[in-house]
Amino acid sequence: MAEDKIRTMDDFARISEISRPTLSKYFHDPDSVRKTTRAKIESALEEYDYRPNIFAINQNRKLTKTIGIVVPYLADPFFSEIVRRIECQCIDAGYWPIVFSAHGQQGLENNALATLQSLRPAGALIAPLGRSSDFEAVKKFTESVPTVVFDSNVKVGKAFVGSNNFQSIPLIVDYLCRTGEPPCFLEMPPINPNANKRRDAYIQAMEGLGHDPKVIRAEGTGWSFEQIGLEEGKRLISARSLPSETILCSNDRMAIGLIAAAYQKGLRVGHGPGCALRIAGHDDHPWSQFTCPPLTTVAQDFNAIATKSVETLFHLIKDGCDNQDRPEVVFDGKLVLRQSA
Amino acid sequence: MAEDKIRTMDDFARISEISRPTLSKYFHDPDSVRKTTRAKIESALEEYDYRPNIFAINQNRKLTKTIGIVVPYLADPFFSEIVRRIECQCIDAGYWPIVFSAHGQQGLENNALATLQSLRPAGALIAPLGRSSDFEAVKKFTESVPTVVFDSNVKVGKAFVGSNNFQSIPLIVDYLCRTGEPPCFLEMPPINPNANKRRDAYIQAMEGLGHDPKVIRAEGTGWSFEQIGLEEGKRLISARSLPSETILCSNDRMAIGLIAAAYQKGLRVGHGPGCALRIAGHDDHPWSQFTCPPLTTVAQDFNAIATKSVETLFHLIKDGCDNQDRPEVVFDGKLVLRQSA
DNA sequence: ATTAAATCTTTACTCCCGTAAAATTTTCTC
DNA sequence: GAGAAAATTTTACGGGAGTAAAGATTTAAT
Repeated sequence: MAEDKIRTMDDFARISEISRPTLSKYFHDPDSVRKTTRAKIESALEEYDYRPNIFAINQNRKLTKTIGIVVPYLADPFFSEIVRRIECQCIDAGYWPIVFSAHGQQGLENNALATLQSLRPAGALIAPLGRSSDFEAVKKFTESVPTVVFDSNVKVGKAFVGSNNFQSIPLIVDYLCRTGEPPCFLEMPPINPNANKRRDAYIQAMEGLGHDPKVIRAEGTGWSFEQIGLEEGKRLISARSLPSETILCSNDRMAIGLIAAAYQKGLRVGHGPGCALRIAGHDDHPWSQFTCPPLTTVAQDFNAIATKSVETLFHLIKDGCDNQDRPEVVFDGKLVLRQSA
Repeated sequence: MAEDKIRTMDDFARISEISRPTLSKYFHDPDSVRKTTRAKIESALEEYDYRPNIFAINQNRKLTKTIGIVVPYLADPFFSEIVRRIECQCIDAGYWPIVFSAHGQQGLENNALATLQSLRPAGALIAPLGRSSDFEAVKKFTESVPTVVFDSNVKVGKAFVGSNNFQSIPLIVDYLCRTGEPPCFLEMPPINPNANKRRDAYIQAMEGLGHDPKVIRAEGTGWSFEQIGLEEGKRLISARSLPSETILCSNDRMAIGLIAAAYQKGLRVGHGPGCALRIAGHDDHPWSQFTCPPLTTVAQDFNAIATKSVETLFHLIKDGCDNQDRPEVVFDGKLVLRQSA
């Protein structure tokens, strides 16, 4: 194995005895060359592990194989899980996923979009920050890159994939009303459209059932939802100002904080005898099953959202963005009954 | 604002009336040009928002401004938090951080390393999978890219930054022994060197205090530590085979699972009267403060680890890798006393 | 004002690969 | 085995910026 520094495709062409244009074709799509040629290339590849230079590849390609993924906050398990799935699917399809997190900051989101744009990606999957997004910047980005928006339905891009808040929230509201006192709603700070939709869906569902909706808006900013749930929860419990013993939180992370608040205030959570509060969430975050008690919630279909987003994007990349309508696909949630409510 | 398609640096040189090589210098380091020149460039930049093409930039640079970050599992909050900090620091220093997650899989780790290598990064910060890493592949990577290894001290790369398990574990063992029954140790699957070090540190600390160390190895593979802690915990509690009422877990995620197990089995956790178990963890994961009861643990210094890793890497990039010794910097943990133990 | 140093411009070459067109070879079909 | 179709090679150019060297200009120092 005389590995004499195979750095360029020309070098590799020499030792593999295949012309460079053919190699180029092969690396673009291994199936596009004759079987015997492919075998020759691959046997040479085993001996000398050459990889084309990504920068050089993309610099001169009309359509790169890069796919950008931009999320508002990667440390949120919802996004880390979604990203994980999206990434794997992109890799399987021969694309090169590259992940950016805005870390909750507009500046970083803009930065990520600008960087991504200069990468000339084949497409992008973005979950905008929402309220704190620089709308014009995001819009501008989506005008030059085929983009699927997911999770947070900011009205840009060529399609949206998310979850159906107007199905999932009524689902759990209905359950909670059937099994005990109608819930009040602990709302997260309205950082994105989901926050508002969930509140509206709650109100609608309660009214539909003939109950009086009671919304509590938690103060606080940023992405520390557990913290917000904890602080607000402790305050509400101390002040005895919870309008209902059943509390539906607009997401699991708030609920996790609220459960902690109840614990710290000595209130027992659950639907059994001797329980003072019922707490439910929304999303079925990865660690919602480990709260004490385990959290009753509505599961967002992570897999479906990831898969559909990727599929939609591939479709977009292939067929272009001819259609003027901006399809919105939303998935239903599934009730996950545990012990907290 | 006649934005006549400024696509290339040549275009931008024309409208800004600065020569292209000077522009190139500017984009590489804004401070490297005269103040008046810089002002001219930046005012032009405001009018025509031009950005150099990343691919073209990196293709022909000796040293790119790319920095690769590879972690074993991005959905683990420890890594998402560390990555967040590292990313921000790289950006501030004018580098382009690019994050890869192995998602727990050797194949993806190799893939990430190979991709990263073909990006010719200025340097890399990697936390190897550990046991399931392809050691030779990782080693080979580190031989061609200046690399700082963090968290998991796999013996490759030019430096290591992590936490001092032989300080942090004795710290909490000592606390637990002082305040109640000496702890047994619930060990996570030995996926990386940390797992083993923590166990060894526990044994050493217990022996130093004249106690009999008792190690329980949890079965299970993969990165679902909470799940492993929960299952194993339920099993141990049901079988009444916990060797001590005090349990030190090798990380917080296991502890979170174990607390859930105790809850589900009706055992009260804490150090107060009426508590059946004391549970402690290690790391101070972001959500350890929200468990019920809040988790007593040892905090790893996320900031210090991130900062030192980045600093070390920048140092390496600047001064080359002349020194033959492989410095290992470890940070002490701090006891975080909450209610669980 | 005079020099020296620092900075900028011009010119020209390089990086590694994409891609198009024409010429050649291989494979397939009947 | 002839002819057509498919794949490959040859040749050549281009992408967008890095970078080196030499000469011109500006700035700082004396």
